[in-house]
Amino acid sequence: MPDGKQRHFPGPVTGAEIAAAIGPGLAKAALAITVDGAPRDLATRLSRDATVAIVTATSPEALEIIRHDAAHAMAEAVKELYPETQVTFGPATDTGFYYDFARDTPFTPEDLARIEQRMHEIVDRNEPVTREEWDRDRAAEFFNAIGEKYKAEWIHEIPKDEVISLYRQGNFVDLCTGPHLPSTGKLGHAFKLMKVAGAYWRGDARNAQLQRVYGTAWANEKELKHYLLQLEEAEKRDHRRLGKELDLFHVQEEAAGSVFWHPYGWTLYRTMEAYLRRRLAAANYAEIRTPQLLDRSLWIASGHWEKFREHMFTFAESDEKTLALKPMSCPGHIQIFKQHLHSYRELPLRLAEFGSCHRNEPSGALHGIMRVRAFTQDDAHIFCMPEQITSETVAFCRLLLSVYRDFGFEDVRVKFSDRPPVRAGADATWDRAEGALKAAVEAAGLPYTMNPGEGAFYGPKLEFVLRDAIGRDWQCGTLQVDFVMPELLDAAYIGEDGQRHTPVMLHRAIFGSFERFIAIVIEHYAGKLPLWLAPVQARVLTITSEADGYAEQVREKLAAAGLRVETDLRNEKINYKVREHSLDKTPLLLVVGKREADDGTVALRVLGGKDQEILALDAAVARLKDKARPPA
RNA sequence: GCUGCCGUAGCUCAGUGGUAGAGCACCCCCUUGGUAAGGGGGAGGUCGUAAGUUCAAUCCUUACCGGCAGCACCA
Repeated sequence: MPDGKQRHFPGPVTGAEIAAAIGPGLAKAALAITVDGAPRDLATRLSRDATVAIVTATSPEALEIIRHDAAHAMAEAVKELYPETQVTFGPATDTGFYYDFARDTPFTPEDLARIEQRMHEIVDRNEPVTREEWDRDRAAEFFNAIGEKYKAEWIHEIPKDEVISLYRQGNFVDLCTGPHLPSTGKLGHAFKLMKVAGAYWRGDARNAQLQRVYGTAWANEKELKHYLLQLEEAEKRDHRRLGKELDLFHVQEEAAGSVFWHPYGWTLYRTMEAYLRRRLAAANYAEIRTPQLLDRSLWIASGHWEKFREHMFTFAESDEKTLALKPMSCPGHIQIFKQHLHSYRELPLRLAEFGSCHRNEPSGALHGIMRVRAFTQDDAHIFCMPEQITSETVAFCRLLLSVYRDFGFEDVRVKFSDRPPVRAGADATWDRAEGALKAAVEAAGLPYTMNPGEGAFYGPKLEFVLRDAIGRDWQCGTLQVDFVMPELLDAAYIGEDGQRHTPVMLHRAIFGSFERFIAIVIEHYAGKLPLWLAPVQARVLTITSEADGYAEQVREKLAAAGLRVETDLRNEKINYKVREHSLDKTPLLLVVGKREADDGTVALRVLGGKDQEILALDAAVARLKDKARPPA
């Protein structure tokens, strides 16, 4: 048992019997057991010694079982209400569950309400949930006979050495490995159906599209309520909403997938760009700029035409030339590299570009400014010798982590993506690239997880995933080792031996794209940007028009000190102005009335604070100038 | 791209088979008020686009465009 004690039974016992032997309270609370760490049904009969723990609603293993049972209850409800529906898969998720149904008629929101109602009835019926193990062919026959063709199909996919188990509750029988609760009553009522959406059978767009009904499920009502509240909070910090509220940017249908940056949003953008430009310069990158439109021949040579033409915007010209808007900057950077014959002494050569790129993303992929068709990569390519991969990777990892820290992201994970099924280059080249990158990330001292088959077509990559204030993960940075493209496009340097060699190219980005990273920063801070990033850092608010002239002096002094500052001289009450500029998340409010004008002071109120502080104007300017300074 | 839902004033939304309404924002007037909404008045909309049904369409039907959610995609 978890407490280290041993319990002995004369013969085989079930989990339920073990729980009962410990105490009647536990017997009642028991939902399942774990046997040597693996979750099992409460009815599982043990005939050997094992490490056993009783799973109750508070156990970490309980939620997944509850959610999976909720999926079954939903399937049972659907089969009762809409018997013509076929069931397919219904797993637990991080916050609940879903079940994919095959049915010609779409489920309406009213249907969802009915299904949810029926689920509650099923819980109240407290139907026993029982496990049965069936012969494979008999099970397939059974599901075919009851018209569950997807289930019957799936049975043949299950490895031969696995048992075919069915779970029965009421009149509903599902193919399932389990485990499950002992009865539907144990599920409780802390669940809610959320939405219906499309999903492909077995995740493949070529297959039939099913209807996926999503629900959320929790151990108790309190947790459910907490989760629903969290959803509301997440909605409040949605960058699309804040972009509108803070007047940062907009998108409109004539330019789907492109951003209209408003003055405040563009100020934020330029502030971040200026910051990154300083960091790159300090790390010995040279900034360049390459053309937007390039002839098809270059994209054919680079391999993009063959593999990614679908995603490129192309233009046919009258003289039979075809131009393409660049979807990435790498081939352009190689052109600059090729303008000189380079010595190995010049390497590593780091070329950076805030590269404006266009990719024709599928319409369903567009999302605010996070996933767009026109975006700007903080792209750079490091041309180096193979033996420099390690030191360059280590330096890049250090730079990236430091940049992320400056934006308030401390929790960063690294994923290693190796060769994809469709790729350029020989396997030996891939062996070399993957080996070098692995050695480098290990030298950087960063733990990483594998992401098999997810590399770029020209090489393996590291992906840097940061976690935001509400626990969501975002992949932003990347570093990719490329032995292929420099060769395809004939980049070369002269080595110590006087011979021509092909350099290795490291593709790397920290933000990924400005648009996406800005969206992440906005959501991370819920719009309450740190002082150095705020588009308007300070506002001078007048109490009466008598202070207008003085307010203008205050503004000028702050502006001269480098702050972004505006005045609000409107004929409104100070309450109104404080409220308005608290809602628009101005970090600093400087209130001035007759008293301040006479004394040469300001009343400083910091966003989120309740009080104000009276300061001499010069002292305030000195202090705020210091506080508003960007990092590094 | 696929499935479902949605598209009404600058914004958030209500509404009806007989050509529209609220709050906020905007403009004007009164108010000069000391830290999260002072009062009054006014202006503002070919109801996403195009066809169709109908005596009559913002409302019903279809297509298209765009948005949202999910799936697929993300070099």
